[in-house]
Amino acid sequence: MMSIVDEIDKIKQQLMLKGFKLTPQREVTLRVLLENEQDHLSAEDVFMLVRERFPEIGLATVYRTLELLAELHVVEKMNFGDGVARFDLRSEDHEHMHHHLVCHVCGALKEIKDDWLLELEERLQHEYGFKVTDHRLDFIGTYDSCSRGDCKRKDSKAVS
Amino acid sequence: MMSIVDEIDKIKQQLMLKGFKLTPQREVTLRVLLENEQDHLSAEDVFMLVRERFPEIGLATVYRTLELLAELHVVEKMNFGDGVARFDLRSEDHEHMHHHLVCHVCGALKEIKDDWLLELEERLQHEYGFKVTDHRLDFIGTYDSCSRGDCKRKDSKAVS
DNA sequence: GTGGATGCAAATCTTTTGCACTCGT
DNA sequence: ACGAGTGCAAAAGATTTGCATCCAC
Repeated sequence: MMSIVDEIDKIKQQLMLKGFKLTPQREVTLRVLLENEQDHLSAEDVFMLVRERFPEIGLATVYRTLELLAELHVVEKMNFGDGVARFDLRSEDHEHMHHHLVCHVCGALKEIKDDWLLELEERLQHEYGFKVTDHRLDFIGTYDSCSRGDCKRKDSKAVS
Repeated sequence: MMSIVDEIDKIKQQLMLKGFKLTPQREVTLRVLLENEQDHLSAEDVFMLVRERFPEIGLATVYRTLELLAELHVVEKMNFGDGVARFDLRSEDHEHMHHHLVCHVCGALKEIKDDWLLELEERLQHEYGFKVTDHRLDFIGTYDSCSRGDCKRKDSKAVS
């Protein structure tokens, strides 16, 4: 597994290859994303975390950075139905495996790391003439522990 | 397959069971949804179609109706990344089978009707103690015909 | 007449944009 | 000095909310 510095360096290459710079703002944003890989942060979340280390940063810059990173496929922009876009880092070992378990009750959002869909993607190619480059798979349901009631239900807006 | 009248009647029961009324506005909204089952309409889309038959209706009513129907699981609120929520009717025979093919090139959004995930859901139950009640599966990629260039690329905002 | 439902307008919230300014080369 | 990148404030959208009114029972 790569160190954060290495990750940043790799992404820096990707940026420069396309003529973009790794500015301090972008670097801090990347660090925040790397250090919260599991968390599906919203732009606002990222903004607040970045501001702790770089107080002058503007929200617009964060949005622009996230947009840029999404275009480069460094992060993936996702939507879980709560009205805000969330950003998922796509490090090498996550590539092409974005499965989520969303719990009704506690709102927990867990990431699953297997790649279960290769066979289905074959079928799509043959039966539908559709070449899959990416996929998204979310399961909505309930953890057994939650249905038994022993869990802290999550706050306000459900990530439906 | 049920007629539209029957479908509406069934939904009316569901509404009344929970103490809601099937008002004319709600009925027209339902009709529009039923007649455009394949289309993943946005609230704005629904509004415009409803207004053709019920010009006095307000946009807020449409939003409120769609929200209500989503809570009753009559429709499903989805987000394909273009900044607007889209609504998918969940009639009996679609139940639990929400698979989409999203084409990069032409933006086409196709629905697939097989249910491919039962086995995986079993596994989730056993390996993760997670009882699936619903799922969402989108494949992003390209139709062969589109990659050959013979297709009309879709307009502006990509449904990423 | 009571309560749910509606229409309208205003408010809210997320995201985007215009513009003047900064900074590295 | 050029151009990419930035911060700020304003704008743009989508969605929600407050409120007076309407309508069915």
